[in-house]
Amino acid sequence: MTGDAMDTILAQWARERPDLDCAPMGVIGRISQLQREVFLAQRATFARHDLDAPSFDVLAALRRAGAPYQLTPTALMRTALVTSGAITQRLDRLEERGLITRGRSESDGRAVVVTLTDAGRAALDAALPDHLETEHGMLTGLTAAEQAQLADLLRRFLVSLGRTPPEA
Amino acid sequence: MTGDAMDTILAQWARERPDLDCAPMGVIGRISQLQREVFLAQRATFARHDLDAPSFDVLAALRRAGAPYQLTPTALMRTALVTSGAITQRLDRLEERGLITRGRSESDGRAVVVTLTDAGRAALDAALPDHLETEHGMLTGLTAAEQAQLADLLRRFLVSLGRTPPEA
DNA sequence: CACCACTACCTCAGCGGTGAGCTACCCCGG
DNA sequence: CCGGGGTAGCTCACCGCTGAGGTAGTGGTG
Repeated sequence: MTGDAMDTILAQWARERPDLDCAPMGVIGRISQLQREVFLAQRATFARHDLDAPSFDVLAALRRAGAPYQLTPTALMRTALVTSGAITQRLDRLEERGLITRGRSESDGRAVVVTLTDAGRAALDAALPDHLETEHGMLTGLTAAEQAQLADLLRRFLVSLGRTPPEA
Repeated sequence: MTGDAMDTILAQWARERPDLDCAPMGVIGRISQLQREVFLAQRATFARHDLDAPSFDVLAALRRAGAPYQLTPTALMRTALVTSGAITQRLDRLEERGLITRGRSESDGRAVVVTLTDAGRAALDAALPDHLETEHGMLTGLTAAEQAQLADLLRRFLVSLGRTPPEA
């Protein structure tokens, strides 16, 4: 019977507050813990490519968008789920390193067009396989069926929270 | 066919980099997204009780430990998974508000003993049911069977990462 | 019993994010 | 064609955490 840290916590609550049903923690607490493991593993991977998670996040969004690899800060803000101030900061760092460029939009005087440079695309394409290998490696403890089942349950969970994607 | 944000991202990668197997993102990306939803929901709950997540985390650890509700900063550091500096800061805030007290250990001159005050215990016991209700509410979109299955898969995942609890 | 590797806790500079607020610009209605 | 609500992006003060480093105390060893 190998338990995890959450089993310990649940046992403590069962002893101290037997009147409360702490079962939800079994799901939610574990998600928080796993996210931390994911974060640490990814950070180590990104560091090998002179990147950090926020930078990778932006570069990947631009790369995913396809040629000509352009998005506005607002679009980046929506996919990254951070505030506009955070995106400004990220773009400052990436522009400084020559991985992206900022230009004003021709059709909308307020908008900025962020473009992935060749160097930026090269940096992302170099890091991406390693990143995927890291994620793949983390999942090797689960069977393919378990992985699929887990992905499915997590999607159901997200959808049930009303987090539908922002229209194609 | 309701998809989530991750389905959109996976479709983009499939178009731009059909040579790569991005399936692992289906699990890991969703965990990150869910953690963010959890964080936001919990923050709103804690705010209703004049608390924030780091404070609740410490108070809950002390409460869980059982009477006399005492732990060292090192023990708190291990359960909270943050650095010692972060714990020092958290304890400063909680001590300021009279929710915990700090005293020196009698048996070990280096150690500090953190004790939950009556006010601290009252604050936690007031927030805890609301906190559980929030978590319960987030999960209502999944059936009881799905919740159990999800908790089980997440535990397997954590255990497979070698994150066994730090010995009773 | 003096030494020393180890542990507990605190300090502090730096980092990335938030949230409020600003300016510039868009565009609809009167 | 002008006014005004809405949007895009940036600025800035603040916040919590990290990671490196410092001090004090512990306990085994020769």
